[in-house]
Amino acid sequence: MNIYDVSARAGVSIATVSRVLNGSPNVSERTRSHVLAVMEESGYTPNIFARGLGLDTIKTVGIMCSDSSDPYLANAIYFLERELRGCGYDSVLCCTGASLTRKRQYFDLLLSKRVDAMILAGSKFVEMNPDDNAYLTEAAAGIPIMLVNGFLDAPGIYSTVCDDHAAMYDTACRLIRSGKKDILYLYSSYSYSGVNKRRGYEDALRVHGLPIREERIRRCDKDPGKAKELLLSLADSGSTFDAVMTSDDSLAVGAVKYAHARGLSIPDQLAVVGYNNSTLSRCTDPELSSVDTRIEALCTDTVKKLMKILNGEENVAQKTTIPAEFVQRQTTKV
Amino acid sequence: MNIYDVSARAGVSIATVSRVLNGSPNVSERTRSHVLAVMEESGYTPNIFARGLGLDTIKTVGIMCSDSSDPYLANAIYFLERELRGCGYDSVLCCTGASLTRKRQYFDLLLSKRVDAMILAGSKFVEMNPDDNAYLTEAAAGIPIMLVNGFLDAPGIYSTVCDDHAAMYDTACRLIRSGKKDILYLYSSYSYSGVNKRRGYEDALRVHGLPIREERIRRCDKDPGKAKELLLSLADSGSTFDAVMTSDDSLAVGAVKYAHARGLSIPDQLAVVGYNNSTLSRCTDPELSSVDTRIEALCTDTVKKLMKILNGEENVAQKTTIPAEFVQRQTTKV
DNA sequence: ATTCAATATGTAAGCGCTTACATTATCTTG
DNA sequence: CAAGATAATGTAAGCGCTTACATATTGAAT
Repeated sequence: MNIYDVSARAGVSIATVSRVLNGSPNVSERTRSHVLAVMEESGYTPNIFARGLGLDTIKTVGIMCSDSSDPYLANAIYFLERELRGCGYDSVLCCTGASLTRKRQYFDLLLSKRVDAMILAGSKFVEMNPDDNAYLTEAAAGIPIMLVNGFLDAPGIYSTVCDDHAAMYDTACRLIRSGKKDILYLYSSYSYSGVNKRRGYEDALRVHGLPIREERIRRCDKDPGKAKELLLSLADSGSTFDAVMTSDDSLAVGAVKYAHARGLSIPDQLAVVGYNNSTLSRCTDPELSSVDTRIEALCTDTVKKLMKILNGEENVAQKTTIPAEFVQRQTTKV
Repeated sequence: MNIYDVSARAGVSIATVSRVLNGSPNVSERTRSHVLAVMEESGYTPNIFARGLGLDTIKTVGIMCSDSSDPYLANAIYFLERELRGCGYDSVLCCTGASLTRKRQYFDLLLSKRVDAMILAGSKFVEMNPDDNAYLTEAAAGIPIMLVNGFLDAPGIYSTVCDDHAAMYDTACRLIRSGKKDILYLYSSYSYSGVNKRRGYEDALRVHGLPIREERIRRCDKDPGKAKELLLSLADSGSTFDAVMTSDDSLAVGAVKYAHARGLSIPDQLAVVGYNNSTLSRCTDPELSSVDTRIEALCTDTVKKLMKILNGEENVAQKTTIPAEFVQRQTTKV
């Protein structure tokens, strides 16, 4: 069943059929409804390939993320997909894992599918070494590249980020105001947002005249068990701390477990703050205070900007910053 | 840059270029490497649409899931995507939410993209009312429909499911063997797998001569807070129970919170078992015993079967059942 | 050398659609 | 009601690729 069949059955030319397909105004109401009826009863669906061949756009954007089973990114995928679909766009998903070469490979793969744009979700796509981002800046010459929670200053690359610096700064200030002095910071990886988070933490300490101690800034895999172990060994080796800030809820979960293991009262003896405000934050006892990084807002903003770009609008903001929100639950004092 | 440019630069016909593109054996090694070199240096990438037009296959399968932010489905997406890509297939994702009409709508949308197959992840796609599945059985006439953790007996529809009945039966038996007599069952929704889970639970009680009491089988939203509230109110209204089985880890998390709230010791006074063995199961204190529903195995099996089908192999199993695995942690006695 | 098979390459006809341009039908207006 | 403007429809030329079939080249066997 193709456009010829429909045109034959409807007794019009294929051009007319194509016109009703594309909502052209130059079709009389009579013909339009007739053709539509024929399409309906014959169960016709246009062939996307033939269409793409002619149109040179496929109403599809590629989404890349490092790992869709990370709850944060899983949410991002969900929201992006929802928003795109709302605008009549499909999404093709690629999960790259950590490897840089795989990132590139998948990126090229999506490009070769002639997607209309590319959305990279998560800060893992912007490398510390500028050379490693060349493939992005090159691609941006052809189609818009949208970064969700990552930033790269290059033409054709647009970013929507959460204000991690302010969020961490604010969080640390809250802890200090509530009387905490020895704040540990656990992070899982270094990236665009990672750098900002750390700076926020350090700036807050500095402003309050507290010392910044290297041994209080520790890397740890995103795993509650690992975080707990790390804290136990830190405590055993004589470190003292009365609060733990984290770059991810899963680390904060580990901190709560550590407190339980050592019989520390939360938040009095140990305050804990998560990050991303994921489902995990409501699974511990007491429930985690966390920083909501507004992933939904990031995603809607990203798609909104993308649509403007695809519609040829000028002056689309190259970078949008969205404020985070501290969510007070039970692991911090007010 | 298209196939004509390449053929001109390489001094061969477009047919030859196309042949090396498709790895046809009928090309001399000399020409092949020469053409490849030309492609490389001119940065040529074949146009997927033109290709699809000719080939009538796009090496793409549609994946539908109800909600990618559910950790279970997020994992499924990840594994499916990974396996498909390994076989040279792309995936187009659609998250439908709960609504049946949206399911249908998105389904048709993907169909119209001429995907080579459709994978439906999660048991929410098979409706209790057979009429509501007509759109699936119809579509199955055209392309293979793969169900991950759902079952529908119709030609062209293939299923890979976890043995939920056995899993629940086994879990209940373990609890009974460890001395539990009053086992509550919390489930979040009814579906193909939901029915089997419940039967497993009931059969185990029956075999051990324990009464099946309606008030011990309760529905609850997938939310720790809700589950905790429900249990509190049940306890307050005089229900007694010494173990809680669940259809999802998030409900089990709520049960642990309930135990904490009432000062019950786990697992002695209250045993708790999760389901799906998600990250949540390692976030509580004590950590959740849970049923691993082998989502990775389900996904790899699904894709493996799909490839067979797409390669025209006969006798592909219409239904594959994969055993679950009980994971003993801290909320149950051995 | 001659013939035939096997191998390599080229030619050209689609695949189903969009759209510029040509043509025809319909409406205005003096 | 003729003639020009406008709206509706049709014609046909691509879009970039695959592939059946035709043709040319090579090699082996005689």
